[in-house]
Amino acid sequence: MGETKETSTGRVVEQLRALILDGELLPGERLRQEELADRLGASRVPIREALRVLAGQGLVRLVANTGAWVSSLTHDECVDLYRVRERLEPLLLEQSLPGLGRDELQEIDAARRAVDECRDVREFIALDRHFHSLTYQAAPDGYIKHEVGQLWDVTQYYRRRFTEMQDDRGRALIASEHGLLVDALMRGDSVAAAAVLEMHIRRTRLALQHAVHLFDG
Amino acid sequence: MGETKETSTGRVVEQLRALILDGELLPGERLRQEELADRLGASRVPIREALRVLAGQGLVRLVANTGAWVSSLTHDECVDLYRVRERLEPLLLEQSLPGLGRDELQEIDAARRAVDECRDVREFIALDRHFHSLTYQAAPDGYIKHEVGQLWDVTQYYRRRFTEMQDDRGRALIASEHGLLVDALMRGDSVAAAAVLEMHIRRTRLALQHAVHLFDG
DNA sequence: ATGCCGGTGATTGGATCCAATGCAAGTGCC
DNA sequence: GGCACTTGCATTGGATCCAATCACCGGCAT
Repeated sequence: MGETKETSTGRVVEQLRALILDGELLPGERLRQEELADRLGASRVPIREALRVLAGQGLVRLVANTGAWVSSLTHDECVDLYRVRERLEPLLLEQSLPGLGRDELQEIDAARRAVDECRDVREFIALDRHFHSLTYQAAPDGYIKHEVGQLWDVTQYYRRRFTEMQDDRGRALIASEHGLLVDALMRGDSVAAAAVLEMHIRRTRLALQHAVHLFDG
Repeated sequence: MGETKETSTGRVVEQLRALILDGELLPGERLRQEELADRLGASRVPIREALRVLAGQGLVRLVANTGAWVSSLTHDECVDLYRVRERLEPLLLEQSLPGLGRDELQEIDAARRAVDECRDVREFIALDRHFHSLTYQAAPDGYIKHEVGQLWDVTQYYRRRFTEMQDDRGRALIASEHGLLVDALMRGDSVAAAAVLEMHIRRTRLALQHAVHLFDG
């Protein structure tokens, strides 16, 4: 039951997504079809389909007959996305928690420690995402998990920028919240876990609301 | 400032979406590219792009090298979508309420009456959606409004099926909830409005959870 | 100088053509 | 008779070609 043979469009989607998430393509950057076709070794047809897919995911902005750009967010849009995360991620966590066993919980705690100890911004972004993903891993694949993934995707660039500005106090707060979250998970206390997670995202949103300077416009 | 000249892909997306929402294309139905190209008067290229877009919106299921089908939902998936609606729509309503003026509120109340009086299933679905859309109209266009629209889209077929099974008691409950919602809106009471709306969706979800027979599987 | 206008090149959008994949029917073998 | 295999066809995927659109630039008039 090996992989269903991947389509070229699918590969292009993954490659472009990776380039955007890694920050090699920055918000506002123009995406020319022919240039991408060269770079990714495909013709323009799968490129165009991929751009449409990524536009649907919010990573790319398409203007008819004109072109494609890497999406950028306004301050308000980004804050809005965090409000959505505040509401969806606790729900996802509740769906995941009952399925987390001893081994998964150990893995989660290890990931938490890795986040704590990390001082590099790019690595922090990856480790933090990995940590939260692990807490969601036992939730069924479906709309919510998919949507949460997209929310992380479209905000990734700004999370990185925001993390760059973070001081020790901010990092300490994150460490505390992650600690409380893991504790709740280990006790199987879904109410507490959801509450801590909502607070965690909410506090980040409020901090973000003061960081207007990260956004152009 | 006339319409930006629409692209062919865009038109196909709209036409296919309409066909699905109107129930002319049913969940599980196969979508053949050439057939659609004939029917909609375009070549296969914009059809393929449109199918990718609709797949991203969850209205179509694509399998590589095999084909496209109108999406169908399992019972669990549908219930999950309602849980998301429970969390997102109150948020959207809160964003809209402050922008609703006298005229809009009158229009909303008129729409509410129209829903109350309607006895035809297809018309009910349209009127109910129109009513709720009006309550959201003053919210800024953005991720949340867009996402909520998609949630209504992908559940449309099942809402219709569910409505068909509804008895007078169910209709009366909806009328009561809509009435309380409009009252809260008119008083500018966003807390009450959000609470009523959440209850409204939640109650529908619970009723839906007992309606397993609407789903194949 | 500034703002409007038209032409030209770069870029996107769509159609056709060809290749690749998968499914189904039919055949042979056990 | 049932099952695996093969062959052919329907359908999807990708590349190239051509048309349509837009942005940029220079010229002209005010």
